[in-house]
Amino acid sequence: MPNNQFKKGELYSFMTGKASTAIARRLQKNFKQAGIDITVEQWSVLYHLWKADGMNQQDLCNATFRDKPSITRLVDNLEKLALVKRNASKQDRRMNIIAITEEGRELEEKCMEIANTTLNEALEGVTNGQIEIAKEVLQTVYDNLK
Amino acid sequence: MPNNQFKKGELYSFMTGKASTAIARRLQKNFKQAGIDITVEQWSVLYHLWKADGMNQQDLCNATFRDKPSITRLVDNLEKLALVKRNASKQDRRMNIIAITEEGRELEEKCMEIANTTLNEALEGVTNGQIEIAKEVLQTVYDNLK
DNA sequence: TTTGTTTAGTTGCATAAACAACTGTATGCC
DNA sequence: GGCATACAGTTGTTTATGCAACTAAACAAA
Repeated sequence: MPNNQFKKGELYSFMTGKASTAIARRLQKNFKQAGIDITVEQWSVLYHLWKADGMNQQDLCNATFRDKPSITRLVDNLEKLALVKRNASKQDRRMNIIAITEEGRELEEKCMEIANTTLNEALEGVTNGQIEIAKEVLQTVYDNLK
Repeated sequence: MPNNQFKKGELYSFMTGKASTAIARRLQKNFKQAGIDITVEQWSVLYHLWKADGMNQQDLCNATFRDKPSITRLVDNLEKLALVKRNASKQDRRMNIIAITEEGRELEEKCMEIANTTLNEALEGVTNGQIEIAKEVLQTVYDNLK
């Protein structure tokens, strides 16, 4: 049991997600300062759509690790902001295909720049090698629990 | 600028805290299954009090990375559950010294066992060396942003 | 003393989350 | 076809969260 050796107390930062909470808040603040009026939750949905436009809501649930009602409401709000649009699928009429609008697309570059800046603030003093390992760990955790 | 080299897309898991969200949910579920009726938020407060009883609410804010109203309400609820007790400080009458009750103390062992089990589920396949590095990274992020 | 500032904690309000129950569509089996 | 089941998405309710405004005590300067 290799994982039983490290001390309980030290593991706290893993469990509570202090670090990721901190990043999310900083990102929120930086968006606001840049005059971009979206929440980090909305950003996380847009992020996936920028990568792969045309996902359905269930895909977004899986990608963002959120439940269906949350995605329904996030998409509601993004639609109100005219950043995405629901299109009924012709193959399967149960599904909504979520498409980025022109306005949504225009936010991409600026948002990504802010995200990168935020990340650089957060990761100051961390080497690329350490980041690689941390990413692997987080990915494994995610895979183990999903 | 060593941190500008890694690719944007790969950094997503850092920003959204998917992994820590996943751990928190699994922990919640495991508490529930064990018949322990506390939330992970409540657990995170208890965790710090088990380590160092007699913190005030501001200390708990810093330790848990939550704001004052959140701690006020978490302590309200923990008091209702009779797991902690507010004692007015005699040195500084603005402060509440939060003390673990007998009942709160009794939960410690079982909760820690569940937390460890959850963590072992989450970290299956991850080596101690990797965990050490991930912890360092998270701590640095936290320190950079706080 | 008194006046202003900082700090600890609380309350109110608007928003978001988790969970369960629901609608409507698709799929599989007889 | 007819029926049961599974799946995509929505709605409702309860509870938690974030932000701002507030109270009260401590501290500091005059």
